[in-house]
Formats: sequence, structure tokens, C-alpha cells
Amino acid sequence: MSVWLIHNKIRIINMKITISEVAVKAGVSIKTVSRVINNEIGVRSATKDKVQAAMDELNYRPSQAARSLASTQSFQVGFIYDNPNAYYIIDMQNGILNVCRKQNYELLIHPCDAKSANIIDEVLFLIKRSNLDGLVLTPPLSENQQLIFELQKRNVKFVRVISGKGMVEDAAHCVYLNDRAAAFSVTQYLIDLGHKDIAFICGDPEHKSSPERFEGYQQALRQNNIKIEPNFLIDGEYSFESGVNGAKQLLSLKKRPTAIFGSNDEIAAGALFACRLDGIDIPTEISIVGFENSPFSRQTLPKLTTADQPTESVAIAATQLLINQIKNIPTNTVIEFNPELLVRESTTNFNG
Amino acid sequence: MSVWLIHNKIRIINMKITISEVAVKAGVSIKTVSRVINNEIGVRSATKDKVQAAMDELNYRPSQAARSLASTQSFQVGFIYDNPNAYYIIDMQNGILNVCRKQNYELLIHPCDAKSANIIDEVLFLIKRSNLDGLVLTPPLSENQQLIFELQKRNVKFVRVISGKGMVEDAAHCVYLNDRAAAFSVTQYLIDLGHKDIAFICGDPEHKSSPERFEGYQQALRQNNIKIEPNFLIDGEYSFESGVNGAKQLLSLKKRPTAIFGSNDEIAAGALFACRLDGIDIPTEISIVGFENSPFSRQTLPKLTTADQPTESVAIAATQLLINQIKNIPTNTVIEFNPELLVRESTTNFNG
DNA sequence: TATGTAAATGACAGCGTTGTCATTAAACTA
DNA sequence: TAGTTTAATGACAACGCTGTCATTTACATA
Repeated sequence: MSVWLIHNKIRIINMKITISEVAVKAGVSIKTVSRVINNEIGVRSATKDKVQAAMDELNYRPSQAARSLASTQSFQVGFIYDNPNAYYIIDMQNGILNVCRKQNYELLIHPCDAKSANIIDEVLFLIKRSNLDGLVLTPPLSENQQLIFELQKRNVKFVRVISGKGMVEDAAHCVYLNDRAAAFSVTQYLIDLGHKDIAFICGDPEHKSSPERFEGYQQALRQNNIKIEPNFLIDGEYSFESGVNGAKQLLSLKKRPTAIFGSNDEIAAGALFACRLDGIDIPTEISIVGFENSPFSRQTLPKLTTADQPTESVAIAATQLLINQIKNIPTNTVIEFNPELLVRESTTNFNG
Repeated sequence: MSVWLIHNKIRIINMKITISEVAVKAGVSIKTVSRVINNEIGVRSATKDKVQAAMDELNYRPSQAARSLASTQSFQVGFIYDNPNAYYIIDMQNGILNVCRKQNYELLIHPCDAKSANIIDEVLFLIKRSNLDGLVLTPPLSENQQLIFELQKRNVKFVRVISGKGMVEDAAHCVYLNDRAAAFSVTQYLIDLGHKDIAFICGDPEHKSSPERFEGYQQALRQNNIKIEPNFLIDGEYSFESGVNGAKQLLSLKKRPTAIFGSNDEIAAGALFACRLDGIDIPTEISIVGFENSPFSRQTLPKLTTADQPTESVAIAATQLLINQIKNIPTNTVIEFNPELLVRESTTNFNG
């Protein structure tokens, strides 16, 4: 805070605090302050404390611009996504932001069309143009083998959020959402309620999560010696409409299921809606479960039983993995999350 | 592109192109290149062309880090928001990003709690900390008079996206969404269909859009000499649940409305759901309209008639306004958008 | 205590731009 | 044409950090 006299007016000017001010206050060189900022080894802990105290007292924030100009890093990570589910994106974004802020990284956001022919060039160009230090990738981008290959070839740091275990093995860092196990739990829960005739409405075949959830469903039935009824297996995609159509198809069967497992909440909401239209009470006549715990699952009557996808936690873990990688801090390669069963109002027991 | 000999291997190194390379190639000083980059006046157009050609040929991108370090600008704008509607945020974000990219600005995103006691300090601190050049504000933050005042006092550049006309006059730049006119059109449309008993389920009283939409509704009724039935006016908030409850209340009336205007799509979806539960067919028995054209309005059966809020266009216009301000380019102060009626399946004519 | 070694710390150049001010070229003027 | 004004252009020092390498300090050893 310094005072300037301009003509006859006094202007209080809030000087920008730089590394030099901190150095002076702490009684060390700017280089030592720099070391503390970057958490480098070889600073005596007493010195470190002094510097930290000075930084706190002056409320100092290093200038990202100066840092990235002086170093080879940009202190920016990118979040490249193609996902129609805005709630998912916002949750991811919040989680990433959360870690970035703590670690003094900036986030660059880039929506894209994963199906575009030159998506790989687009991503590579973006990295170079903005000099990104790393990338957070979500499905379906995170499942694009060609893209992963090109990134590895160029030694670009990245984390992937994925749901298919098959993709975990290729040594690239990832956060793995065990959709299969979660789908298993959900199905087991229905079975425990006494259901045997459990239908499954499948999600988008392009998303790896679809076959994973389906596999979990199948495993649970198999393990309980329940025969899988082909008529109860409905192709679909991750949409409300798909749920409506799937349920209609199921309701037209002469032997109806007593429970419906929608691959995600939108499908389940659609199925619920279709049942209601048909005058079928949920859950007394048919139990319905969703997946993902999206806001959608709370905006139905009754509210959907579903599997809670901890998206924000996933984002936080993924970003931490990425930044560790960037900073060459030894770190896990894979972190696994297990979505948990969330029992609400759309399911009840069945005594056939 | 230069070639290095390391041991017996030849490594092709992709040199970073800097302003100096461009200057050499164009045969001018770096300062002149800088002038061209920043579109400054006082460069002969022949010179400008030469420089531009050199930049194109070398595929040169100025380093944001160096620019912001050397200048007083940061080339970053902030998007600070508190809005539970993820789709709205994503649309806004995409629009802002769109303009930012073209203008070589970065976007910093900051979710917050607008109701927090120290929200103003939080925003001011953020601006200082990240040295932001400007701010895009959406409701309810854009409607916080105290915040606006503090920003103006500190000479911070910003644009507001707002829906209440009352707030336009205070000389701050804004994009104004004429919700009132749109609500008028929606109501007029119902009236034209023959409806007279039109109920209104109100939105969140904290959002300025609520009274605006209500006012449009009232104006239309008044202008058509239709008496407003107090029982048809339901307090609520912008949620599905609120729509369900509102509709239930309306259906319990001995004289039911023939049409329901939900202040937003979630409310309308809730109302639609409640009607369905009651065995009432939409639209033959009751017409329902929403507002906002959120994905929600397409995930109901029948699909909702609504007013289309061109969120992304609003974001684009707002960001352009902001950047013009930052660059001191003379610009509009207010841009008005009119949401347009979007007729879908949830409304039909009534012949009472 | 003297000596060698490793651990801390510091001095200083540079990162790629923009701002300031000086210089040069062009365009008037009489 | 020479002199004067104005428009273009350039030289060079910042901007706030990090990397490199030199120097100092602390610690261990004999």
C-alpha cells in the first residue's frame, strides 16, 4: 500500500505484491521464495516457515503469467469433453477446479465433438497452441484408443476417467469407475427384494459404460441362478425417450417383468413415466432403478433408487493424479471408485 | 524448425516461434509486430500486410503469458455464477468461450454461492488475485446491486445478463432478456387458443425473472380483459417439485383452470406430471406451457410448449460487449433479446 | 581443530511481450 | 526548396518469475 500525490488529490494505490516483497519481508532471496512456492526440496524447514509466513501476511499470489513465461510449464490443464449431460460436466468441472485452485493451476475448458473426423488433430493443436501441461479426459474421449496412443507418443500427460476395466491395463493413468460392480449391487438388491423377472434397458452402445453395466446385471443374475430372459433385454441409448420406448416394449409382453433396471436415470425416468401412463403403480406393481444419481433421479415421483456416481470426487482424484504426473511426484496409476447403491422410493419387495 | 545433432541421433526440434522471428521475416522491429498484434493505430497498411503475412506463414501465436506480464492486462475474463441449472451454465460457458477464443482471451470459471455473506469480498478478491480484465455476471449475481456498486466504484469492467428492465437504467453494460414480453406472448398464445382460465405457477422470488414473467402474464390477461382469478396464482420456486405441488393445488379447485403457465420448464414438467397422475390428459383437458426451452421441456410426454431462451446467443453478445469495453471500443450499453414462443405438444385450443 | 563434503542459499540472466521515448521518414507549408 | 509538422518505426528497459551455476553455511570426519 503506497500513497501517491497527484495534483492535489491523494490516491491510495494498492501495489501489487511480488516475490521481491515477500523475499524482503522473509529476509531471504527471491530464489528461496521461489523454491518454497514450488515446493522444491532443499529448503530448511525454518526458512520455509519464515517464507510461508511472509507470503501469508502479504497475501501474496505468484503471477501465473510470470511463472509460465520463465518456466517451460504453462500451469494450465485442459478439460476436453463431449458429453450431453450438463450436470456431469459441471460436477467434473467443479472437482477439477477445486484441485487446480489449490495447486495454483488454471483450467482451460474445451467442449468438442468426439465424433468429428479430425478430433485428434483438434486436441493436439489445442495442447500446442495453449501449451497445456496436461489433460483430463472423460468418456467418450477417454475411450478413444487412437487419441490415447497419439498423446502417449507425444509424451503428453493426461488422466482418463473410464468405466471399462478392459482399458485400465494400457499403463496410462486413469480413474476407474467400477460400473460393473455397481450394476451388480443394484441387481443384487432387486434380487434380494424378491425380484426374479428383472428387465434391463441398455444405454448408448458407444459408451463403454453400457456393456459394463450390462455385464454387472448379468453377473448378478447368473450368480443367483436366475435365467436371463431375452425378452427382458432392451437395446437403447442414454435418453428419456429410450426409457419410454423400452418400458412400452416391456409392458406389451405377455409376461411382464416385476422390476426394470434402466442403464441411467434418464432411461429409468422414461420407463417410470411410461409405466405411469399405463396406470401401473411404482413401486407396488413394478420396481424401477436408475444409475448415476443425476438430478433427474430426484425429479420424478416417486424418486428413483439409483447408484450414486461420485462425479466430483472422481474429478478431484483424477486431477490430483494428473498434477502429480506433471510435477513428477510418484503416484498411483489407477484409482478405483465404486458407485454406491442409493435406495429411494421407486423400489419395493416382491413376493411372487 | 531447427535441427540439432545429439550424439549420433538427429533430433528435429520444433522451435517456438516468437515475435522476433516474425519481425525478422517481415523486416520490421518487434515493436511494429506488437502493434499489428494489438491492432494499434499508426501502422502503414503495407507494413501491416507484410507483418500479417509473416505471422500467417510462421503460424505465429503470441504468448499470453508474456503479454500479460508485460502489459497491465491479463487477457482473462471471469465467469462467476451461482445457478443450479447446469444446462444454463454450459450454454453460457460455450457462448463465452466462443468469443474468448476468437479474441484471444482466456476464461476463468468460478462457481460460488450468491447468498454467502461475503460474496462481494470473494468476487473482489478473485478479480485482484487473478488480475481479471472483466467479468460476466448472470442472475442472481447480476442482480446484486451492492456488488454492481462496488465493481463500478473500483472501475472493474463487467457485463450483466438480466431479465428485469428496472435494472437496465443504471448505466452499466448489460444484456437484457425481455422475459416480460416473452411471458406476454406465451400468455397471448394461450388466449388465442381460446383459454381464459389460465393459471400461473410462479418461480423463485429471489430471481428477478419471476416477477417479470408474472408481469407479462398479467399484462396479457389485462389487455384481453380477462379477470385475474386469485386462486389461479400459485407461489412457487423454479423446481419440478414446485410444479407438482402447484398443479395439485390447482386441480383441487372446484373451478379448474384450462391452461397452466409454469414459470419455467421444470415447474411445467412437474405440473404435467401431477396432471398425468390425476389421469388428466395433456393437452386435450389442460394445456401446459413452460419457459426457457431447457432440455427438460423435451424430456416430457408430450413435449412442452415453451419460450426459447437463446442462452448461447446471449452469452456471445454479452462477452462481445465486455471485450469491447475492455478494449475501449465504443459499444452498445444494452442489448435486448426476446425469447420466442416455441409451440410443441403440450398446448391445444379450448372451446369452452 | 582443520578439512572435506553435502546441504542451503543467492546472484543473475533470460523468458516473450508491451510501454516509453527517441528517431526517422513522410507530408505538408510558405 | 528548405523548414516544419506529423505519421511511422525502432531501441531498450521493464514485467515477475524460474533455471543455472556460484557461493555460503552446516555437518561429519579424522
